[in-house]
Amino acid sequence: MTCERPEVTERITAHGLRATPARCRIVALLLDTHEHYTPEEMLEELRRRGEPMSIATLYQNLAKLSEAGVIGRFVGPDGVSRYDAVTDPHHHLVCEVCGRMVDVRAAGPLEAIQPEPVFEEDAPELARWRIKAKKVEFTGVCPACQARLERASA
Amino acid sequence: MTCERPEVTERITAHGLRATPARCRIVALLLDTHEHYTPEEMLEELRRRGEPMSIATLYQNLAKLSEAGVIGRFVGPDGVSRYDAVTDPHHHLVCEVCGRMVDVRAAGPLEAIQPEPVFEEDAPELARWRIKAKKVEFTGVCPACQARLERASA
DNA sequence: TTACGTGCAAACGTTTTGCACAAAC
DNA sequence: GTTTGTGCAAAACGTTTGCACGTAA
Repeated sequence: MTCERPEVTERITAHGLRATPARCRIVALLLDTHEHYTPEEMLEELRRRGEPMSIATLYQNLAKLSEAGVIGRFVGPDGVSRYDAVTDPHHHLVCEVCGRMVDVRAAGPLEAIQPEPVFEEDAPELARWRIKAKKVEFTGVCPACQARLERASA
Repeated sequence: MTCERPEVTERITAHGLRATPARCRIVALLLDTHEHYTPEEMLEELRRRGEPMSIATLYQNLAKLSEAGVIGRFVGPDGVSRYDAVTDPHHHLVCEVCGRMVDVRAAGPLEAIQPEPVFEEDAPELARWRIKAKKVEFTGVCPACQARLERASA
């Protein structure tokens, strides 16, 4: 079985997984929307697309796809899992008002991990770790919520 | 009701909350250990200290204390909530082998948020946000696990 | 024919809630 | 006496698993 779209098929098989119908729909959805979906949201979006899927199948395939590196998995500040198709190194902007999450692509390659200025006493401990990845999460207020708040207080 | 220890009482009341027995025990535990406990771990530690607590009380007070800013709440990469008493700006080192989490204090004040190098096209979007906090999570292998892995492969 | 993917339902662990009682303001 | 905190039990929630069936290698 292959997806209707070659780039989706290739993306899955390139990581050693079979391009099954469920996986194709999941990856296509993430590629099309560039969203950070929770499993529940994906279920609803897939239903809306006329591609309904069992919740068990969704979870099973999200696990496989993220373990294989086809899609990215992370846990939002609210504690629920989210998935995206962005494999480029990027940071997250999280709106503390509406919860929206937006990507900001990092300028450098993932391997060139930017050092953080740390306390002198903690530097030796940091040096003893083998650091593989750095994830930055900015929290603040998104443009839309800033406007809404200003309007409300006016 | 006040805690036995004045600094614990003060820390709670300073944020507008009553210093009840349950809250005193929670805050004292976090101050004493500097750990990043999950609710389950805290429950066990409190039991060990001879200060058992109902799980409902624990969750209710963790929510109140973290909302009030007395303690910090965050969600680990595994998706479970963790709490600490460290209010200084700091980053997290997460061991991908054993899951241990260690603090590395930031060198600068929380307000002086270090900029991250981002893609030129994304810079305008970032500029429109009102950024309030930056959280960095380093993922890698802790010293202990490095040693264990080397021993295993030798 | 053997392994893998899918879907239903049940199980699981974590977190929240309804309620009764006790304590503090 | 009204508000607030505590604890038990039950519920809700997100996630995982067991099993039967269908599909692909």
